[in-house]
Amino acid sequence: MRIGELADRVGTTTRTLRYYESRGLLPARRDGNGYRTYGEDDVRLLQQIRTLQDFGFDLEETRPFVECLRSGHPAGDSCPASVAVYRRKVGELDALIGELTAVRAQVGAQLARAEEAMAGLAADADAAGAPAPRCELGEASDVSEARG
Amino acid sequence: MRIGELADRVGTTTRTLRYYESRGLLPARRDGNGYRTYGEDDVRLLQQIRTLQDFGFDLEETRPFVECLRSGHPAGDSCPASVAVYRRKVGELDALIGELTAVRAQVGAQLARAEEAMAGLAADADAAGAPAPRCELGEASDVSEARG
DNA sequence: GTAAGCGTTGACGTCGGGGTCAAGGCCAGC
DNA sequence: GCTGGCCTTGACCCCGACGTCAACGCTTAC
Repeated sequence: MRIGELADRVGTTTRTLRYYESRGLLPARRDGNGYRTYGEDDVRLLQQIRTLQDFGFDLEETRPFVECLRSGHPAGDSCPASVAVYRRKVGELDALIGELTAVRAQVGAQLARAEEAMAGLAADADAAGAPAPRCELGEASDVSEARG
Repeated sequence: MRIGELADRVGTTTRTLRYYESRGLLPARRDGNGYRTYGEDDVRLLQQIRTLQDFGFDLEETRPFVECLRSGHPAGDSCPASVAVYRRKVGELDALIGELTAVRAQVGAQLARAEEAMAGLAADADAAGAPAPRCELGEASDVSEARG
């Protein structure tokens, strides 16, 4: 199989496959022309890579899985190095989710506070006749009228 | 105040301030030399920017807050455009946390499965005398011994 | 024979937020 | 007047995972 066919079969591009090869992740045999030649094994390697990429693994992190498959294992995660990557990834995900959750809470609190303050300002403006500083409110709602 | 002093006061670098200026986010007045000149207002603008950056806002997303402050509001989030950014960000964070949580569950499940399979293979090897394909196990634990 | 459609390598662009020179201007103190 | 420290602009460098040419070779169908 040549590069275009392999790319089609796993739903990626030839550029991507050449990039993987340049990283030493998916070396290809060459036929007489210098054309890259791939086998069915390579389909499985690539599927492994894409699956992990979809999980957010970066390319280097897929390497143990690929090497595990290439060394004859039925699954890419049958090797300790792969399992170690899983573990590290789970830890990173937990940490990241924790941070994002904390940030979410803070931004949510700021949002609530700002909404309340704006409601208060609007009421003040109603009562006193718009003493608050004016920003370009309304997000392009009535810019022409404001300009004219 | 000149650029170095401002950078020191908010804990950033002159390069960063020039970068912000190049993005139109923090324009500076110039004195006779061509040196950038800043006032106390700019300290507050910068603090607003850094706070939002710490929350993971990208530079463009801080722009409404900065313009809000510059238009005279006491807080950067007193304007509808800023509140809209808050809302969008909360939505993005919720979506991202959801995705990451799903990925975490999947990776966690794969990890558990792989660990169980490896335990099973180890038992098989114990029983039958290592018939499984060998990867370079051990993560540098006993490489010298394996090599010697 | 010639055009389409594959393949090859190499090089540069992308995105964000700056880091890190390089070459030179301005100003203060001694 | 000289040194040191600040300032100026401009330009290239970094990360990851490719996209997008450019310029060329091979193969196949007509």
